Amino acid sequence: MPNELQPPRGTHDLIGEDQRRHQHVIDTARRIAALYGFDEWSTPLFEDTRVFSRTLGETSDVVTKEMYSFQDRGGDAITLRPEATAGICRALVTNGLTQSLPQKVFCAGPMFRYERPQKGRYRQFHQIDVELIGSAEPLADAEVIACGWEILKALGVAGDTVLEINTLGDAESRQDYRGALVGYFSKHHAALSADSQSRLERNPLRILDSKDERDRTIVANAPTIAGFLTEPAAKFYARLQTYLDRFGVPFRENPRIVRGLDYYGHTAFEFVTSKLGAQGTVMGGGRYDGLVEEMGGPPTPAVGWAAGIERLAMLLPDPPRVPAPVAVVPVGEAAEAVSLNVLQALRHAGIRAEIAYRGNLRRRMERANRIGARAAVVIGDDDIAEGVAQVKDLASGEQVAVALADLPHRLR
RNA sequence: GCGGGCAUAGCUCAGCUGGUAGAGCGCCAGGUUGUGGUCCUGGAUGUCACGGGUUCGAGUCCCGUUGCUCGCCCCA
Repeated sequence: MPNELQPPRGTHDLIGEDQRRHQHVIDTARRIAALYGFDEWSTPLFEDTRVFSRTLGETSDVVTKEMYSFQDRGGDAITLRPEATAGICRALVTNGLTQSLPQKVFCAGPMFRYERPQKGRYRQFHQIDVELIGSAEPLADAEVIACGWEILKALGVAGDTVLEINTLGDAESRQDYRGALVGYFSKHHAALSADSQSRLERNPLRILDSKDERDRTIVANAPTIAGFLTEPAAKFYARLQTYLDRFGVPFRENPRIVRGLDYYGHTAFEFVTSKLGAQGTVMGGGRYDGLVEEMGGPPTPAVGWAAGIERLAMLLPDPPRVPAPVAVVPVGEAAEAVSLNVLQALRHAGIRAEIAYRGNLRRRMERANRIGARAAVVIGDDDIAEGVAQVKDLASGEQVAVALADLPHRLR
């Protein structure tokens, strides 16, 4: 469109089928999360910048380059939420709910990240989110994952999706492993890609999920965390797998799944599809026992996941259908008054019903067809005299006279 | 922030080595002033993304810009 008015980069309008797909994802997730005992929370779309920067580290790229941050008119530093978890943890603390654990939270809505759009990746995007705060047991991890799996199944996308799990261990395991990795990659420094050479300085774990071919062969022989797990950490991971089996969630281990920040530990997982190119993660999460404390609350264990609604929406096997309406078609001005009564009676009976605002019979029938009506209720003067309407099935073309009072019942 | 591809009607696209813009679908009207879908006939619609350059002449070639798209970086 050669127009000066365009939506900002990375934003998009949800209209028609796009909106129906989007809404179907939310409705399905909300319904299933409720079965698992999760309550829906709505937290602000923007927060004090510190809600996010405090837990991310002031200097990381994420904070300096990829958040939508600004000063409001009162001079406060504000950030549009880039994810749901931090705001939920803030709400947990400010509402005193650390006294009422565990809390099981479902959340859905827009998130904002200032980054380059790609397939299924936008600047304003939408997520569904599940957090279980206040349990340190691996059963909690398994339940959170099982809930996600059931949502993917209900959406019809589970067939192309596989759950990959890993453990990041506890703090001691992680520290030992990190040291071993730095030692290993330092020996291969010259053979690493330039990106990974700088990762070695900043965030060595990230080398493990590098997409570079040269890195991959080196990574393949790198030590895994398995050899560095403390006994409690190894036991936690083993119990998680047992519980996943009991919940009937298939999985495979992927020791290359990592997390960048220190408050993550133990469980890390991703549901991955091969159908979205480079952006294959459709749902991801893990355990973040350190986050609530960094937010200023008491030490509180927690586990959760988030999933991008846009990605799930484009994977839906079939577009959600609009319920077919009934079209009320008056013939002549006198019939309009009766038709409006019929129209409202149908709506009050829970039937989606529409009336064209103008046009002769033919145009109104065309209109009825175009909006996908399943039936047309044609009402003319002679019908009114007999107290009936002509109900035409628009699929079969059959038409029968129905008493006006019976219409809601007959069209249900 | 970096790299590749793309940009023509509401949509999907055609337009050869430069010669003043096309199709299908959709839309509007008629065939049918009380019956839609299929069919027939007619009609409207474009700053060829934007700006500059080369040329007698640019949708077409060159440069720049913007947007879209795929990927990299990043991924809370």
